[in-house]
Amino acid sequence: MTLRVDLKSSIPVYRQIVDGLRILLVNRELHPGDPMPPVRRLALDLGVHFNTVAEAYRTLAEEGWLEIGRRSGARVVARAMPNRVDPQSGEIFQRRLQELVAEQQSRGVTRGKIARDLRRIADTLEGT
Amino acid sequence: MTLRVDLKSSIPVYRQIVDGLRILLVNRELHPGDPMPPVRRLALDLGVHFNTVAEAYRTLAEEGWLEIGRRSGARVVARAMPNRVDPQSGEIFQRRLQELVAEQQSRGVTRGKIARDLRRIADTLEGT
DNA sequence: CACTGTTGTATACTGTACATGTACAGAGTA
DNA sequence: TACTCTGTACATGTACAGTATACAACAGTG
Repeated sequence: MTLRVDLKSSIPVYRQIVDGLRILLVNRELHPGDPMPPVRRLALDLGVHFNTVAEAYRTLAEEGWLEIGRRSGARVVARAMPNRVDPQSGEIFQRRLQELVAEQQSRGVTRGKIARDLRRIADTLEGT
Repeated sequence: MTLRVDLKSSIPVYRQIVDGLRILLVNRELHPGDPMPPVRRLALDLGVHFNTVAEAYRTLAEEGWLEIGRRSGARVVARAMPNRVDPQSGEIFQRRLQELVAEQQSRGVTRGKIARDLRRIADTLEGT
């Protein structure tokens, strides 16, 4: 499983795990039915406490991605995409994009390179 | 000055201020030479403590966007874009983009709409 | 059935960072 | 000098992330 965690980041580790796993889930690199590694195992791989991983699993379970059983462990679920979309989320997304772009510009990255990066992601989204 | 803060967000307020101001600075909606509002005034507008704004000003001063004097207040600076770009920042940017995109998909936003949003930002970047 | 091992859960504790309250220091101006 | 407006410094309260530890549920095995 391709997943990393940066302990020095200001972003909480459990949310880094959620974000990383969500990418794999959305892209179907983790298939419905697949068992997730036990919290203790993944925690060992990442170098964090297993309760931190457990918190991430619970968050993803609330989002409908995982199903967690006592002994059976966590398992990827066949998840229906929500058909009710929060109208606010679009604006927040735009805003976050602007913030990220401004940060890159502030670091000296050219507008052209940033635009290319954005289009690359857009292409992979529609290339499937 | 168009700037908002969400006190309920998990993102620290002082960083929300930094991110919001950086957008205005990068887009030259705040011009070099312009005086920034005093920390107490901006704090009042946003509904936070003035030390929180002061922290944001200091962060932007470290980035080279602002110049702060005791009595003169904070002022926008004519800033040369750094010609040394941290090579890691590109990968981190890509990663963050993927995380944001996955989050939108998880909320049920279609790939098409996300791709359009990304291209829109890319276009405005190169349209200048 | 009892035992054992593996799973996630619950709760208390500790450290750190955010936001604030308050006092201060520097720099203009009357 | 006295006054006022600026940002700064530092102590305090609080919330939360991460951990330690004990526990509960369940499957397999003798």
